[in-house]
Amino acid sequence: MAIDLELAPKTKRPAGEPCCEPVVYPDVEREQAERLAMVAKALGDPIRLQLVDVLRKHAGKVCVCELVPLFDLSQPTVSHHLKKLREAGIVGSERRGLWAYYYVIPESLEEFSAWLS
Amino acid sequence: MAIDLELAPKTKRPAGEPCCEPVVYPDVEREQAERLAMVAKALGDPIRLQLVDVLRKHAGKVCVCELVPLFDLSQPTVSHHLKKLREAGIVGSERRGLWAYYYVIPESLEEFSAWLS
DNA sequence: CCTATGTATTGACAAACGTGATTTCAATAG
DNA sequence: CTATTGAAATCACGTTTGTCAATACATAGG
Repeated sequence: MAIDLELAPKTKRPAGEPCCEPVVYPDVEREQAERLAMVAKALGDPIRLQLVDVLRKHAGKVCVCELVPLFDLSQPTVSHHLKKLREAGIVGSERRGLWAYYYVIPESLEEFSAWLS
Repeated sequence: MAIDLELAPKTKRPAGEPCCEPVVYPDVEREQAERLAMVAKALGDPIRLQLVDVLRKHAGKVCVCELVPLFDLSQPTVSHHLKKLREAGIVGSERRGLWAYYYVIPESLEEFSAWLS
């Protein structure tokens, strides 16, 4: 709004030492960071992390009715966590009759694992 | 409140097929899951993930004054994210005169990296 | 002392989160 | 058909989160 500009006091550094070495910014990271953070966020709850842990250890598909009693939580709450994991692409689900089976999608963790190493 | 109890209908499974194979619950995981989830939660924000990414790539200590302009965020917000990372044990900080330098603590990511592989 | 500068903390607020109670849906058994 | 069962969706709630504006804190230079 103010049109009159100022002769800014020229950022007078307190001492001769420069603040620090320049840092290059990997702008390509933007999208990748959002994907990685989405996965990390989904794993950022102890219940969900244990769900993924159990599912991974079983390598096969596991019924929700077996997952619920593992936790001191209501069935809707476990279902809610599974939904979060599904939305993050970490697990998939399949219905067989009355039951729903969940499984880990290993590729979903690969990018994150690679970044971390 | 109701004292009169019922002869519960004895969980009549719809078919012969059992719900699923039994799942063993690794209760030892409880504490580990909380540690892992704490790290994952800290990484579960794009800004923080990029902060860690930049710090890791530099392997040295980086001044806050270099980190702030990398993001379209106010300085207090960046400071807040750095604090979160510090509380999760992922980064450490050091003051030199007016400036604060941050660095990644590599060991903090090891357990998570191992679990992920 | 006083002033300027880099960083951290506080206060406020909307948005998202974790949870349980309740309800809805889908599918099977009778 | 009706009744029952497993799972998901909805509603409500208190808590946490991400953000900025304003402030406080520390240090360096005059």
